Amino acid sequence: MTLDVDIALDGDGPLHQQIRRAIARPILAGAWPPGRRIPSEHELMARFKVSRMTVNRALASLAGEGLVERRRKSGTMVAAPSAERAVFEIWDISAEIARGGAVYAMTLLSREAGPATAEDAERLRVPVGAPVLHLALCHAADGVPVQLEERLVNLSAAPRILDQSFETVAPGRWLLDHVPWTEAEHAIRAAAASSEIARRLKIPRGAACLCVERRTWRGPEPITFARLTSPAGAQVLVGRFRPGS
Amino acid sequence: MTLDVDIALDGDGPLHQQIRRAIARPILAGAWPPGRRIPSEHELMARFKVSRMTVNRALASLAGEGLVERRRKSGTMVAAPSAERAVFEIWDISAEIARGGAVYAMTLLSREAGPATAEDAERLRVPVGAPVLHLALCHAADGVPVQLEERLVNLSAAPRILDQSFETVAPGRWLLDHVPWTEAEHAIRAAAASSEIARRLKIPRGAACLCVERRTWRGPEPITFARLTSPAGAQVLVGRFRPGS
DNA sequence: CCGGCGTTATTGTCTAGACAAAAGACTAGG
DNA sequence: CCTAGTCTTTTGTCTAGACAATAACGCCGG
Repeated sequence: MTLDVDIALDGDGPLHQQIRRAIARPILAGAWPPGRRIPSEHELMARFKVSRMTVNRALASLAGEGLVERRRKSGTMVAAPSAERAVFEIWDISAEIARGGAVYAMTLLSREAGPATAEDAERLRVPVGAPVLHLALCHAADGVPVQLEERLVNLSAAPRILDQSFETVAPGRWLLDHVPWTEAEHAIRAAAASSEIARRLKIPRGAACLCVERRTWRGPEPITFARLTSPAGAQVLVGRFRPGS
Repeated sequence: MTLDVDIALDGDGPLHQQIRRAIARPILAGAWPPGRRIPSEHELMARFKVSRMTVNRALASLAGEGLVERRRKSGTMVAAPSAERAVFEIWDISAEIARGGAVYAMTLLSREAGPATAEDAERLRVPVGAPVLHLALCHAADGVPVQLEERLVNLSAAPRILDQSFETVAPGRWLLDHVPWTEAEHAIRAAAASSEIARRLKIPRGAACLCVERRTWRGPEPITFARLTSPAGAQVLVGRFRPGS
């Protein structure tokens, strides 16, 4: 019977989407851990003063995308992030490594704030000269480098990221927790390791790498651009698709 | 007012899913081309003897996945396949190449039917000894090899594929048109070119390649396994994701 | 011929209620 | 203590209807 104080409708758009967002936001931000119970349809009905169909539509849509799991009588629970979701969503390498049983470590290679160059502007989709933060990190499993992360952060969208040291928490994780995003784009390609990438990942120059570039936005405002490069074999993206469900 | 004779409910599962399948099947099989109009909600209501909410739920779900586009007053139309859908769906390389303006060509490298070896069985998820067809093809754009396709087909699921010569129509396309699938799985990885792949794609041995493996099923029955290998740069998989919609 | 305006088809959303199905919780009997 | 049956909660599905928003269509006057 303890309702959650931190969910509220924002009055923007159809009711079922407002309810959807109200519940999706704390899940995607990590505030609600996997397994946490979500109020029942009746509770949400009373809470938001809407009919049950409307609540059901929002929850069914979240369940369809794998954000929550629903069971009769038990209720609705935050789902564990799956490999399937990972293709389009989080791609939190530290969680991935920890799940595999290896010891995760992260090294901050560089960190520099300043106005966006033309190249930065192109990649982050901001005007030239906008304040940006450059980051480079290396993620390792059991001491072996498994992913190089090059990141640009739009400081207008996330000014408080400057207070972070990134010695324990990765910038991707911090952003996920502190800047809710509304849209993301992924581009997946194979690439040969440049000399710099080869050096940092301790692989031969020209070796095959999987390269994922991700951009996220909050509404019209770009938040971050990340290029995640992994040696061939270290990373496999798996997805499942059903036309009839 | 001309209703479509080829859509019917199959009596399996909830009504809204039956309706969904009845409409998704001809779209995914290519029988309904992009732009084709789908009967209005009122027509489908009368056709299937269900309430409008049930029809709406099915169509809204199809629209949410980008299979159809809906506009007030104009009605519901089969959507054009987008790059977004391509990540999880079709990956029809010939259409992709043609859209880029290049000349598409295909070479059949090998073709062999026989009982499944242990390795075939593992890859296609069928019992050892089940009848399978091995295929190898090379797809080229403007004469340059851009994708190597190695494919296993479960002949129990698609016996009539033996009548095909694959001189003009690719096996992936043929299967899509003739064997409706209900489930698909993708695995995306980077890999270094083996000597055989290097020879066939005319790239150096060890060069970076993007490797997509796809399996499809019809219900519990595996249909096909395909390994699609492209040189780095020839293929980029793009996806977009919105948590709030 | 053409611009403006009302008509109408179509989808978008929401409500209130009903019944079904699954499964945890509880209780009585052994 | 265990088991079988019953109660209750929660989700799953469906109906019938209502009103709103949008945009194509057609008509009519200039």
